[in-house]
Amino acid sequence: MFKKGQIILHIDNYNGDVFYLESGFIKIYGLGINGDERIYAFHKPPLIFPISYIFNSTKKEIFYEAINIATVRVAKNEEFMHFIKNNTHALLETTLEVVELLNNYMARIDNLEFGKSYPRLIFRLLVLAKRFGIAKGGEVTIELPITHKDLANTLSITRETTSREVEVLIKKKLLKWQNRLFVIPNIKKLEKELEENY
Amino acid sequence: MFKKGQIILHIDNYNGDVFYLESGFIKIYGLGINGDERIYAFHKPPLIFPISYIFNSTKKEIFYEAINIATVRVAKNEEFMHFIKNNTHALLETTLEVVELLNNYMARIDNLEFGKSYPRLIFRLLVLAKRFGIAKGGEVTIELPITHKDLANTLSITRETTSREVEVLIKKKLLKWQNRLFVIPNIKKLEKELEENY
DNA sequence: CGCAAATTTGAACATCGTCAACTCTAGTGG
DNA sequence: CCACTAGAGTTGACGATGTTCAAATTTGCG
Repeated sequence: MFKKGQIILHIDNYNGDVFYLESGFIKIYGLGINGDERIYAFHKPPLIFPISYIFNSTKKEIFYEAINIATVRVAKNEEFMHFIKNNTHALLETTLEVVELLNNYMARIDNLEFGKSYPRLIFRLLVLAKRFGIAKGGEVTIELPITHKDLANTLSITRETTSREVEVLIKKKLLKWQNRLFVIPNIKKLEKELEENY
Repeated sequence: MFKKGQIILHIDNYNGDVFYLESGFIKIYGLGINGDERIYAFHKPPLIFPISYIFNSTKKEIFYEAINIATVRVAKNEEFMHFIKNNTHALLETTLEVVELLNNYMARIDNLEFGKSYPRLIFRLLVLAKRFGIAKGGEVTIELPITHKDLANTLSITRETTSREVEVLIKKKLLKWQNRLFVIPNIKKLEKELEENY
């Protein structure tokens, strides 16, 4: 059980254990030279982590942090490895999860390859809607407790620019910001906005 | 056997086969709305592809193109799946390869999160040096036949800007451009340049 | 209620993209 | 082997875009 903002693991205190996210949201990030957060991804269950450390010993410094209250289950590395090596089905499932991560990261790359901040923001919102969205009466609520700051970090633009561009979307009624969650009134219209401002 | 510039596979002609890259270099990319290339990665052997299609049926349009003469071996999807499902060792090896791809993509994200083009270029060169570099007499040659245009596409900056920034590095004697290959005379100095221009 | 963090806003400035013209190079065909 | 051509790379001027910095405002939570 981890509280909001608590670091679940980072390389300094990592002993090889395998974590399963059971509830809550986490963010995965590294640090830039200036100490700025470089966010790789947000996740909800199910998730096995830290994949790179479990399967090969990358030295890359990565932090796994709880965004809100999160619960995780922990297994010893040897137990996990022994289990999947003797259970093809579980290994295949694990592989599929890794492939899913890969797809996420490809979407992240797509995202960052947008030259301008406005389409970059829209694309990000659409991806988040697909991954964390709950549809209700035509609207889609992105059920991820994300701050503008985190959003800015994932887009690699500044907080200020994010704020300005979000404002534009809200004024165009293509986005709402309710209870600290983003709500997309009409996905189709937002997709159209992306194409027109590519 | 594929010639330079030849498309090895894209979604329209894909039938589920599993490809192994045996020799040569390939680039993996998608297309932006304007038809611009969005490069995900460059690869040399060994490589199994297309991972996302093999393990789950993503509809994402991806192209695999030979950069120079490349040879690939092809297996039927069912054969491959049958093989790895009955050979834990092979499945584990495959998983490790996917994890390696994941690490590559994380580095790509790191890369694109640099706000300015100059450090972004330097970081990219350092990553390429790690993946494709051959050390010889203190120098490291990036043995990947990459054009400025491709480099620009992976960095999501324009050809022109790439050209200008490469010029800066060459004038500072931190980089050489020989026989269409990049050569880094001194990795440490280049790393230092990155830190100073973060 | 009150602090700390998050968000907004404005103005000046730096950076990168765009466009257009030009040069260089690799690969082609005679 | 040479001439030709398309693609790759260079350069300069200018405008679009985003960052930076500073200051005000709002929000979350103890």
